[in-house]
Amino acid sequence: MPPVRRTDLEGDPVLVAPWLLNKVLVRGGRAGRIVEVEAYRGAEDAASHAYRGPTPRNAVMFGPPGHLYVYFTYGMHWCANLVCARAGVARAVLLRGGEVVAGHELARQRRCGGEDSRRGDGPRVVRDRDLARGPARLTVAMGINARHNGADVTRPGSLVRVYAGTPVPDSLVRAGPRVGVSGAGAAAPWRLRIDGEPSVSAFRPGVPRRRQSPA
DNA sequence: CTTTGGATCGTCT
DNA sequence: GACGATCCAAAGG
Repeated sequence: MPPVRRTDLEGDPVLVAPWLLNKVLVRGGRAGRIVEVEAYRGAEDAASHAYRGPTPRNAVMFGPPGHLYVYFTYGMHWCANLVCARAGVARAVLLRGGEVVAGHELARQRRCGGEDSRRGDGPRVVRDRDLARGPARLTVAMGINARHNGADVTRPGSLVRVYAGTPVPDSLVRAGPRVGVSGAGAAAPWRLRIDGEPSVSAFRPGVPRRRQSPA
């Protein structure tokens, strides 16, 4: 399997996202087949971390395509994106779910809390399909964290790589609203997944993230 | 199967 | 100071 090329990754994230489905993410002896992604359009997308311009956190997104943008959220989770626009333009695809296809033992150890697990407690038991189901689960299972922010995924020898996989026919790609996105852009069908995959997170139609304001 | 509350801290206003 | 591009366990149907 050849690695993906930088030119493959450069483009409108709404088009790069479905292209990424079935690609294989490789990191530290583990491999995960990507089954769910979300497109973020930077300056043209109120839901994007880059919407309000560059900051120290989102700096990688403003760099060249093919690099990993890793961010920390909810006080405990890491999520990983692939940058897909030329330097100066911030666009990216969030990796939302994958099927672990190699390195199950290590992935399970990270997720469930083996001797060398993440701090805190993971789930007691997980099915294989749940190892990398969800953006933060995927990073834990694959061992991706802050050190991998900026990693060049197209470079052989990089800590994190992405390899070509069987292209997914359009008829098997499903689109829906992005998860956890409210306000402008909430309705955009930029969450893309492979139909019928057990490792895609539960489909939720437009989710108004409710938070009650005082009366 | 679904709903609910809690954990927890970097980032930006 | 407020709020997440989330996950988990527990409880209810």
